[in-house]
Amino acid sequence: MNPLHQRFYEVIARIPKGRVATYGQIAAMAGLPRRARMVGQALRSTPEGLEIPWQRVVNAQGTVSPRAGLGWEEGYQRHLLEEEGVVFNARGRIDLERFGWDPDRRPGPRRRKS
DNA sequence: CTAGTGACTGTTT
DNA sequence: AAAACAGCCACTA
Repeated sequence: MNPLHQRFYEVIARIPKGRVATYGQIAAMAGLPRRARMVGQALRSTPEGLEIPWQRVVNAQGTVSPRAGLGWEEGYQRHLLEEEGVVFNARGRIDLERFGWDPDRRPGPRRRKS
């Protein structure tokens, strides 16, 4: 397979459960700035046997990127994320301030208020 | 090789 | 807020 894709998969594999990362962010972390679209291509051609948290990859707006023709996948991805504790707001958006993966910020469960 | 396309993003209307 | 534009670059026809 394409070695570039491999890099992306490795980065994606490090996304903590209950967090999400954007395409651009992943590209940058893989050492390939401005290749957000490549990440999309990589995911699209993810080998079936490979198990990676593809559902934790969302676009910069915090929404599930629409792909060609499908509706069921969008709901599926959202379902997976919600099971991990990711919350979608009324507009179908994820608050990246809270759920966005920032390697510098402490991982782990977000303590509720106080 | 040229053109079109896209699981994208940031800026400008 | 939403749409259009302009960069972006691997892949396909």
